[in-house]
Amino acid sequence: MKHIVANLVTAALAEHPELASAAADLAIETTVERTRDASHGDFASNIAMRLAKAARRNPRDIAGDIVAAVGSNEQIEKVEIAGPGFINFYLSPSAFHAELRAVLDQGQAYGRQARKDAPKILLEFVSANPTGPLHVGHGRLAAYGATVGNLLEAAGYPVHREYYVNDAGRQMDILGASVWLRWLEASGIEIPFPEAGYRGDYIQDIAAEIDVSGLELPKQGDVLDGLPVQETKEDAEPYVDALIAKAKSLHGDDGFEQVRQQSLESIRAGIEDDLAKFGVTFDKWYSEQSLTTSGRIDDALAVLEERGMLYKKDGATWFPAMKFGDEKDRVVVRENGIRTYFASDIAYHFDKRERGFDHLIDILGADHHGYTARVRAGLEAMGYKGDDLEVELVQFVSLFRDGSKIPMTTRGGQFVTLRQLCAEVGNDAARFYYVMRSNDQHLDFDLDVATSQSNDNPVFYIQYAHARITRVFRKAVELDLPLDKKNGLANLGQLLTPQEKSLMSAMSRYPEIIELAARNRAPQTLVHYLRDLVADFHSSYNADKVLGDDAGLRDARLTLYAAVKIVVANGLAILGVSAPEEM
RNA sequence: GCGCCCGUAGCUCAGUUGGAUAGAGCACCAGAUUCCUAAUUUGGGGGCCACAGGUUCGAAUCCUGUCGGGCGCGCCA
Repeated sequence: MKHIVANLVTAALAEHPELASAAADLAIETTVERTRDASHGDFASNIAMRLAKAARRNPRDIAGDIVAAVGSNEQIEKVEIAGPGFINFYLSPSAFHAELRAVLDQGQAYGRQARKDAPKILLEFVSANPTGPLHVGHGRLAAYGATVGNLLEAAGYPVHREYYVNDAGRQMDILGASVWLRWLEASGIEIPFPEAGYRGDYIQDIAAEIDVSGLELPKQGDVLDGLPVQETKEDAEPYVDALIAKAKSLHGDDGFEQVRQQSLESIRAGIEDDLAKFGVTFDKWYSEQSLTTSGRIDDALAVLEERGMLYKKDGATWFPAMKFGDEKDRVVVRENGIRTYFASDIAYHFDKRERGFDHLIDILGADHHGYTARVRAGLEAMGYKGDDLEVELVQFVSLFRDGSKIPMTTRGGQFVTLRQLCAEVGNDAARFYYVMRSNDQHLDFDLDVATSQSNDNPVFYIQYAHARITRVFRKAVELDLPLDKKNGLANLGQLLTPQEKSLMSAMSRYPEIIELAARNRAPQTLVHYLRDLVADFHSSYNADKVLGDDAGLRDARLTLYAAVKIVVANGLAILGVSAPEEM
């Protein structure tokens, strides 16, 4: 709807070339805003004030010229100049009626923009290491990423969703060793479990389910033979490394690989399952191991080499990240010949661009903010723009129950899993609460509120509006007063109460909200909007009876509610929250 | 020490990228249903937008500094 006013302003400016040229580098869309206050009309433009300096004229005079040039228009009721030079636009009822009709005509497509060809966006999110089940912190990454993906798609962008599986490196060896030890343990062979190993119960489960055919059960003495002791904290890392080496020597690299691969695949599949149940799916699960087998790391390193972006020092190969604004240079190949995680990381982002994605969005936990500079540096060194990579950081989550914080440590395996959370509060509440706050705001997730079936709970508040409208339509049929849509559309002029006007206005904002929320990667904008929209609905519902005797008014109100229902359902769908017919 | 994020009502948080008198929920106080779902609604009190400067027609928003909180700063992943 905003474009109506923006177009009028553009047209008016065209009649004043000196103003138009001053405004040339201004996006008129951004000078037109919804008003905060109904007494200022429906839309306001601050363009006169923005142009005042360049045009060397009084803003109110400029506004006067623009208003005169706007003239009269059937979609505009009146235009006023207010305050220091605001131009306030009051839209005519017919403009709102036309928008209401658009909602009904477009249905699920309302608020969605036509598909654009570019930029092609690669959205990477969650990407938790496959060393254990997802916890509530990952849940926020999942909910946020999925919703941002939905918003971007609604805004018309092609979005490819990807999960980067860190299935290479030492952590995977530690995982394999942990499972291996639990297998031995279950077979009666007791070996001191490493402090640095994975201690969660799920490790035992994996040990019990994996295929160990072809692996010969070792003797306890052979395992213990030559193993260092684990007494102090400093012993932890050498001890676990010795265990990995021992497993490899007893079963061969292939034998250990058998345990390791099954372990990580079991966990990865569990993660995929948890996410799918949470309504979060990916187009691709991108394996870090595959970067090595496909030669992509070699390719990326070769590109850097060619461009003179590598140097040797202390036996290692370095990337001069400082040249590109990073704090320090980074090692890509260690002294021992093994590539660093950073090498895979730049190779992965290189590959993303090489696959034809124009804009890369990484959604990361707030503790990863240090990576942005170095990965951007890598992209730049390989000939791409650092700005091609956008990083959205998501702050941490604290769970509260009975008013106090639930302690969580990832190391000790003391954490609430995403699965447990969903079981307790349900998917709808979880998805909603995760994106209710700005991603750069620390999130306090109150389990008591999320589970309460009361007016404290904003999820139910919004869902209830949807159910309530559904109910009214059912009731209308029961009373033999079904909606006559044609009659409703013909009588929209009867929607005159302040509540109805406010509701129509709020509804017409929806496409602008989607656009804004997508641009800012800000799902909370949509959450707050839906709450406001639904508040207007409840208010209207409470003030005036719908199923009255006047058929024209009744059908008009039902028509309005039908449209509101569509908008609420569309908004909830983007959030990944269900729109129930009944509650 | 350096870097990133945050600081707005008693609590939890929005604030349309610089706009008009700073908003919402919860909590607190007082009302509304012979009627479509009261999981609803109407009204009220409550603020040095952490603090101090600066930029300009205009600042919660941008810049600088200070204070306070969170998180990073490996040839770990």
